[in-house]
Amino acid sequence: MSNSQVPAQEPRELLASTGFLLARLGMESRRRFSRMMDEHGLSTHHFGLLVALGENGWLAQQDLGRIMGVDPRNAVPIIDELETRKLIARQSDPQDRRRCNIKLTPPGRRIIRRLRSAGSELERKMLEPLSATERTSLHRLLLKLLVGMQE
Amino acid sequence: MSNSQVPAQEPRELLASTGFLLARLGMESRRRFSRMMDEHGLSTHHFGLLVALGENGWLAQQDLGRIMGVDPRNAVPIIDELETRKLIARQSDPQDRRRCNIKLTPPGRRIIRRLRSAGSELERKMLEPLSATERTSLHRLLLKLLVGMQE
DNA sequence: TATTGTTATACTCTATAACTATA
DNA sequence: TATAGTTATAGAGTATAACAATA
Repeated sequence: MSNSQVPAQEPRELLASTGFLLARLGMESRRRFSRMMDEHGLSTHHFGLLVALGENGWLAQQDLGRIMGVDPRNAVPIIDELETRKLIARQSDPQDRRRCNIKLTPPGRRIIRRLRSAGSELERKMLEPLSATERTSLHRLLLKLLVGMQE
Repeated sequence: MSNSQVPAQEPRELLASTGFLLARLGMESRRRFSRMMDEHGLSTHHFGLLVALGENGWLAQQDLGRIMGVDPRNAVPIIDELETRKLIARQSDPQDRRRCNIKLTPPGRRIIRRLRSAGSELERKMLEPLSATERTSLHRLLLKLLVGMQE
């Protein structure tokens, strides 16, 4: 056992930092989602992007960037990939031709169903250490934090 | 107002995914820590690494990697940077010469104090949307989740 | 003048294979 | 044979500047 002569207790001070825990767990969550999305030839951002479109019908590129926390400049190649694979379609807004509305295509709608079920299975496993009550509580707090931070 | 003709309500389904929220907030937390650490010429990983050393006295490289969620191969250049700047020192374990024990140097100990105060100020701002009770609750849940996931 | 989207580029972070030295 | 650390490298992710079209 490598731990027999190594203290290596968890650093309490570090684990006392909520910011550190968020960053650490966020990395782990992204890592797992990334593996899952690899199987579909897509990236983590594509997951949120498709699901957001599935609910809202259509969105401007800027909205998608904001939701994903990605700079609009970096959102371009991410959306390009989905357009190349015919999962979404760009069409310029007739009322404001600067704006680029993004819509799902039928194949895009189909792939979302698979992504959803894979995503919730992944999430179920990841949150196993928490009870149902704790999971609900965690979710509420995270949501409140995200919404509050964006204001 | 760009929102006058744009629905762009937050996608409830997406925000219903705890995994997505974790990834999204983790990215934001990392981004803010990254900006703060830039001012010291260091990266996000260096923060946790130095703080972990500050508490434990010394650690093997592998322990540090595990704590930070970084592959040992990728931990090498991160630790190199700290050694180049004389903030830590490597010394091989006399009882197991494969092992590389990492210790803080006096300058390393000094910089931790500055990082700690900058870090808690940053965290205070980030968690402002939550009440004190909520912050405590969030922290407890994140810690339980991280510990549970590592088992 | 401000905003939406785009192109190009540099940089950091992460993942992976192959290796040395030690146990 | 397994483990701690290292080297090298490719790829993904991110940040930033400069730009065109439109409002």
